[in-house]
Amino acid sequence: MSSRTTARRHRRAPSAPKTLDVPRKLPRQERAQATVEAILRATAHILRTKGWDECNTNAVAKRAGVSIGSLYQYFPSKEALIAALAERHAQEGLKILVESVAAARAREVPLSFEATVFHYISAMVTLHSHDPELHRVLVEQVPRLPGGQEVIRRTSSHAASLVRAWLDTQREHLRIVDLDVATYMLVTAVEAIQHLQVVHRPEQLSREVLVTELTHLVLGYLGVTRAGR
Amino acid sequence: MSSRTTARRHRRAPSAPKTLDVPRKLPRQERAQATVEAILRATAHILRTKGWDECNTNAVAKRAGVSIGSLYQYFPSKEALIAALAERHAQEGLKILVESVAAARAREVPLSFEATVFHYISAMVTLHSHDPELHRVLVEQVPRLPGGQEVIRRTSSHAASLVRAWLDTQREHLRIVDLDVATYMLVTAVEAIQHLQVVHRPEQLSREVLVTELTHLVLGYLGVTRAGR
Amino acid sequence: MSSRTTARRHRRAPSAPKTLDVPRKLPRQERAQATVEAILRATAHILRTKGWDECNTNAVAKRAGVSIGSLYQYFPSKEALIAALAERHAQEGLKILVESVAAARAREVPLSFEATVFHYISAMVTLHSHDPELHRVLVEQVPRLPGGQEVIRRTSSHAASLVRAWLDTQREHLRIVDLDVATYMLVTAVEAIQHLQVVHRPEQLSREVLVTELTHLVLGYLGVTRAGR
Amino acid sequence: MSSRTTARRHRRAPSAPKTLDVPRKLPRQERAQATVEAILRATAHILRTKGWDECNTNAVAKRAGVSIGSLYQYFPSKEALIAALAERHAQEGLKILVESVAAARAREVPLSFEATVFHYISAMVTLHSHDPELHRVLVEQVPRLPGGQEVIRRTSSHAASLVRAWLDTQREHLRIVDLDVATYMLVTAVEAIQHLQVVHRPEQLSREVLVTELTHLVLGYLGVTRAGR
DNA sequence: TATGAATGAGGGTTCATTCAT
DNA sequence: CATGAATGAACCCTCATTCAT
Repeated sequence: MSSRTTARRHRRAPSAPKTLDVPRKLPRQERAQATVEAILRATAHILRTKGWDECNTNAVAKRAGVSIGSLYQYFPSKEALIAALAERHAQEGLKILVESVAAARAREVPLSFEATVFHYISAMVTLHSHDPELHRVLVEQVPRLPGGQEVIRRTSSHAASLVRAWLDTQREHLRIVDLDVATYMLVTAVEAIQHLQVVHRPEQLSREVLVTELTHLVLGYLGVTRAGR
Repeated sequence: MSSRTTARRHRRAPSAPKTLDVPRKLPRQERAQATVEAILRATAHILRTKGWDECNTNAVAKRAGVSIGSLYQYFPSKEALIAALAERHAQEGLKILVESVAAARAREVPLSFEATVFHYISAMVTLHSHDPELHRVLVEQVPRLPGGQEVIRRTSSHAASLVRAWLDTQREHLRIVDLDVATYMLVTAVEAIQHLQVVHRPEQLSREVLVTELTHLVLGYLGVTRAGR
Repeated sequence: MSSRTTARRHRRAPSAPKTLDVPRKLPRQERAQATVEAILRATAHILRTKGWDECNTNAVAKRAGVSIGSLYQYFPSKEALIAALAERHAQEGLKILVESVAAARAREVPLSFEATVFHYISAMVTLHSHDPELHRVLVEQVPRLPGGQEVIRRTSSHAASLVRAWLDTQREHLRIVDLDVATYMLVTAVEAIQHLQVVHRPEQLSREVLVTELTHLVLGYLGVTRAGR
Repeated sequence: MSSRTTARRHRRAPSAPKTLDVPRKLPRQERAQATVEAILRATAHILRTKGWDECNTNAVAKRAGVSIGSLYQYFPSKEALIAALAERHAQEGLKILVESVAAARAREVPLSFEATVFHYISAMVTLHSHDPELHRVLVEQVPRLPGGQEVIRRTSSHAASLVRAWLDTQREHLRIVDLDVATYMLVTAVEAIQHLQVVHRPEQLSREVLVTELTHLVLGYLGVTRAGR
């Protein structure tokens, strides 16, 4: 009574293999840009405040102040809409990281190894304290979207490459480890702790304590000797 | 298999208190027990193989080989059904942990601190390698269920109390830390890394490496001196 | 996609034309009598307190403390169950009326015409103030049952015949009217006012005022001269 | 006529405030107006011919020639749909009454008291002979709808106020009575007799006889002296 | 006979998506 | 291009009724 295929079906007759990236139509005019912007904002708002289940395209269009027809003019499906939002969210996050790295490099007096870790961890925590509800919803639900895994993978590997590159320059301070594994462990641990942080919402852990402890975690894992504490 | 007189049905009723706890009716006969079992198994199967979105009550009933009516005889709502499965899954997990702790304590020659950590981490990894797909779906979606947070909180605090109690006996080996915070960090880190492990499915990380690295992570965080490595 | 016949279908293959009167099986033993009694009581209770829509056979059986199977042993269908209750309710009502008539006739000093009307109206009001909720539900819903009209018709004509017979003996006090029409008007008016009384539940109309006004209504309609009022 | 991508639907949502008042969306285009009209007409038709139990939203949509989705675009629930129909039916009825009152007042030679009563009763009977089946169903079932009592109360009090106002101007012709009580008795009696008229469908009572007898009933109750008959 | 587990047609409602205007 | 009315497959859940034990 139902097709048991892998759960995704096409919308149009025999055409496009449905990727989630590009909007159906590149908005060239300002008006269109504003519309797209309004739709994405509305989507974010609803995901944030009402959650995944309440986030339907009609509600998004209404909140965005555009017609449902216009929404579909710019996003070929609900999934594409959310994927676009996820993409943008990921880019914003990456930007914070990249800027943090740039800031560290730009210092006249270079930071110590420990201070650098602290610096990066701070950036990560800042990153996640920005719109945590939206972040939570996206992290939980995007993997299920067709192509969602891809968005995540792309983002993580970008972040990982930054970390990996930096670790490479710091080999001398580390106990000998496989840098790829170490990178994976660090990126995952920091990311995941923050994720659960948002899910569980434990009030008892202040930002300061969190940053400190994550720094310990990372330094301890990398085998840096911590003198006098 | 039937054709019955029907007259009026289905009024909306004042929409019962909707809690997720008790099954609507306790199965007293063997047959009923088997039905409940079949339903839970079917739910797990579908969540595992088709995912959350495809897991609807009709599909569950069909796969369980029972009528939709039977499903609702034992579970007052779809949410209650999934919550029951989550509860059971959580209990199974806790059991593995508790047994692991008991095994460690029962040894004639006590394990070293490091070996104990290794022992526990192994148990955790074992735990998560059992039905990882189901675990992933539940971890991601149960929080959204009404009362889902509660199930999670109960389970986590049980697990945390085990860890916390053990840490308490090992104070001498640790750098001085707030044990509550340390417990949170450890439980979260280990849990979360495994979670992402399942989400990302990175094939490159073998079970052995994972256990080793997690042990490093934990020992490093706790500040244990690792001699000769 | 659906059969547009007159809304009733049979339960069994090509058998019984479904009348609502007799229980499937005449209860000869005490135990059976008690069961039937419990079921009817439970039905009445649920209709009274939860209303028509909440009154389903499973709930009735549970409240009656018998299995659903037993319910169907004594009542071939939900409709038959309710019809039986309606029948019993009607009989109880008729009994009150009949007793009221007997009481009036048994008096040594006969009541005046006016007093007799007052006497009967009082009986009617008493009748309706007994279990008004159940009465309301039955009056509203029974007509829709197959055969429900019949129950009502039978009861009404019985009541009407009592009124009609009495009017016949009182011809001299009445303006000349068609006694059949008059009977219909009176029975209907008194019945209906009480019905709406229960539906609207206007608190402002006390039993005394109601009896008085209904008496006026009847006397006025029958054309009895009311001296000095 | 379509086959669309579907993914996840239908979560239970916190089950909105459920009031019966406003249509979910005001139809702004002509087409929408026509749709609403068709839906209401279809509802009336089905209630009239098939009765309350057969009146389900799918049947209504089908008969209206619109999709079930369209129905829910304009009526948030089945109950709201029926309430809307009831409201409209009530308004139509009130309109007839108001016009009848206006017609009586507009006469150059005012009607006598008796003639006025006759005039009004005629209007009432006319009112009820218009779509009596629909009227019956609504009167019986609307009270059970959430908010249904309110619709009824509003309508009745409007009608009552018309009667009450008129009685007030005719005090001299009446035996002294509490006008509020009298109003209630009259409105109820007339309404209720007609109601039972529809329920019982006694063929023997022609419209003329009914009007005459109701007039007697009212005049008798109000204590008007009827000379020469 | 009594029990209660099982059945499944039926019905209310949602929401992604289309398309005529 | 924008609009928003319309669509309908899909889904959750109820309850009258049956039948194996």
